[in-house]
Amino acid sequence: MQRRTGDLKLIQELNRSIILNMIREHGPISRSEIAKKNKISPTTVTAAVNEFIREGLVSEVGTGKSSGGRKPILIRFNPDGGFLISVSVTNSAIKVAELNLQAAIRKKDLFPVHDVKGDELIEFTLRSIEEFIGRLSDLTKCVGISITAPGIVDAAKGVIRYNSKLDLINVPAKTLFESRFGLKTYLDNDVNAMVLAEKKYGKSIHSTNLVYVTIDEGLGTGILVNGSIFRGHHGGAGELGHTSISPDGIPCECGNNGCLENYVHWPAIRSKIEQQVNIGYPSLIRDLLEQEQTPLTPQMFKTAIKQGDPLATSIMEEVASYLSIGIANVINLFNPETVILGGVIAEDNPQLINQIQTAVSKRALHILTEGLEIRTSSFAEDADLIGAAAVLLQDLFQFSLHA
Amino acid sequence: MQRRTGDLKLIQELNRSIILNMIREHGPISRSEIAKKNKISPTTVTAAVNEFIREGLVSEVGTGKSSGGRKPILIRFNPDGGFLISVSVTNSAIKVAELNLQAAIRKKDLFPVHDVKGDELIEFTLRSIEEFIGRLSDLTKCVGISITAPGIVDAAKGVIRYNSKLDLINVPAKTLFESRFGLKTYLDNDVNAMVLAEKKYGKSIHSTNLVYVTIDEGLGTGILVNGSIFRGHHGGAGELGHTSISPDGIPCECGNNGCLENYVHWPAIRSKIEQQVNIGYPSLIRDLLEQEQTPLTPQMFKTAIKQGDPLATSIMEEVASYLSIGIANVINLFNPETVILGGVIAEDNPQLINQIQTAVSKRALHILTEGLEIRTSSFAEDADLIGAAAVLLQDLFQFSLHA
DNA sequence: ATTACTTTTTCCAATGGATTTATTAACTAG
DNA sequence: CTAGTTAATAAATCCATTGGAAAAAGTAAT
Repeated sequence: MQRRTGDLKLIQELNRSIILNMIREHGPISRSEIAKKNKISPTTVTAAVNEFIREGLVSEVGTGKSSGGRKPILIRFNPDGGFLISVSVTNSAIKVAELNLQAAIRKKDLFPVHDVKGDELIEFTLRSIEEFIGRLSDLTKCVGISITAPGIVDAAKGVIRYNSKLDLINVPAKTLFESRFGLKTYLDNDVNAMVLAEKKYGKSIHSTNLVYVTIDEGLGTGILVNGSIFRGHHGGAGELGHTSISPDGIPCECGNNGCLENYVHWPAIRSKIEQQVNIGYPSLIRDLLEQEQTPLTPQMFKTAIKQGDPLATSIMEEVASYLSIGIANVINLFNPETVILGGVIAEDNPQLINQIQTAVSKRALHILTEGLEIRTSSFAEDADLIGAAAVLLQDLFQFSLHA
Repeated sequence: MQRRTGDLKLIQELNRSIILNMIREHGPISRSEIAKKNKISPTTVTAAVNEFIREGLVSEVGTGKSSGGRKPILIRFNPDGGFLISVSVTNSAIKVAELNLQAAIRKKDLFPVHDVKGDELIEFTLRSIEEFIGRLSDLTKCVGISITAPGIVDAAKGVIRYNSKLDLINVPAKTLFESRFGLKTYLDNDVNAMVLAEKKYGKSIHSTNLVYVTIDEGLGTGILVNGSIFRGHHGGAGELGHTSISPDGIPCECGNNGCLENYVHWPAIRSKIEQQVNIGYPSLIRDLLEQEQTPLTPQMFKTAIKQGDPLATSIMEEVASYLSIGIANVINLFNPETVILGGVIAEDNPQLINQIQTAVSKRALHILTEGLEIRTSSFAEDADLIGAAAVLLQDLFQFSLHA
């Protein structure tokens, strides 16, 4: 990341980025209004807008209300003036999709994976994308590929540093994909991408400090600081799952005691349920297990909560109580505007969210909980793909002094 | 904070800031080397440097080594080409000092306060500065005043939001000082200022993610993210003292249980010592108290530790153990390059630092502790004044797209 | 309908930064 | 002492923004 120096090209890029973002975020809007709102001369706006029209990025869409003179010509952003390809690597499938420049999904494909790991998985991903791209008519308007993956990711270098489940260690994904497809490629951690999507295209457009927590097989965290993904020194920031909430709590394989993750992730919940069911505790879940003869799923747990099952409810309350300690700690440290809860355990689980909201407001500093929102994610199953798009589009549209 | 638009003035400011910072951080350096290293044309560098010489910001200082042609003329930053006034509001005194443009203290005065609070304290501070300024010969080269205060501070608006001990609530300090002295005034929280000073003028020049923890009457925290002070949404970020380390721990007046602060601040340490001394536990501290007939001081505690006193050592170990949980949590969340420990309890207390280092390396994720440094602060008692200077100088020298 | 006034958009010359291309200055090596 | 090299400056050129004028397209009142 080299710092740019000032020249005419730089001021043009800066101004065009301001103008385009104005149209994207506040369009339809007239040339003269853009000029007034940003204190840029009308001449400059005209030149920039006409260039955008030539490139197909924006279009004129009729006229606005006159305030006593010539009617303004309204300009709007053209989200289908280009597209990008989002790729999400998960434990169960490779998801590939085409999205427009507003992160709306146009086409989507799922390539299930079964026990494919390491280099094989990467090769499978490349072939999946190849197949997907093969069905597209025209690649000239493709602005790039964006990949998200779980685990520790070096976004700047485009390398997947570490993912034990998928057996990925130091995979130079960015280089690999760029040489294969000749398209600019981005890579980021899945939760990082999702939290950025919440700011850019979700319910938190006006927030700049967000914390995103997912509860699944593990506890994932993404943090937005001043509107940008916060990575820390090694890209390892946001390990909320391994913050300790109890000095002599459950020993974790990381070496610490009382790591939050071990109290709230699905394996912990499952084993608690199974333990109680095994010793004969009467519960709706026991009935479900006997009926269906399938292994216990998070879905069953959530169904039981909704139906007021005492066992499920009490376990949920315990999870909420632990989680609230960790979330209150994050709030006291980061002072975010919003905390977003995602992942199978939290999604479609209003009782859990409720419990957390009340517990957190007791534990976190009251100055910091004023106006604080704790809610579920804006996007359901497509959060990862929209997140990937957000990462690419942020780079595409946001002016930066770094080259 | 309005975003700037691109014009000729902007590119000049950007380039001059790059050139001046090059001289500040890598000087003495020749014009041609600046041009090469930053890919700015020699003509531009010459024009900028000559302007700086005219302003007295830099000087030519002889010639460098020739590599086969004309010898380069070396340019160095002129730290005494201007000065600023730092003010630190503490519980015991108003500290006022004159510092040069490299944050070196030139003159310093202490104005002790006894039971002066609220508006009276502000008035006392203003008069103290007036007295200090009265003794200065020439104010034309003064670039501004920078104030640090403990408590919750809105740096952008220049308002002291809340400080219960000094009875300061919503004091518009910036406006107050600017109208009184006609000098551009800055305001920030004391620990925020100190952590910035560590990066700008201390041992962490090359770090961009720092955490600074002070242990005194309370637990203060300052966080540097990507080289800038991290404030969060309300400016309330970094409340490490109120993160919980134990679900059912000591109840805190903030409403939470197990707040770290209550385990490690001086009042907690003092009451533990007194408790043991009162029940007759033999200790060096008991002897000191009987000899001097004065109340217990942190200094006595540290002396006892150094002399291997078992009571002091065991209490210190307990404090280190609790503190390590909190610090490990911060490391897992922020992934900093360095953690700095300050305040009376940590300064000049190598045993404590040692204990914390080993405990943290066990508790924090090992990927994140690789290369991590835990150390004491670079500046002793003047950390607050140098910090204030760092805040002002950062604004003076660092180019920003925000006006 | 006509006229006076507004607002939006565009054209054009002027501005003022940076860069490019000489030119001068100052030194090294043979 | 001369050829070659590097550093610093000067003059000419480049180019994105700007401000003012002009054109385009309206409104409102006579």
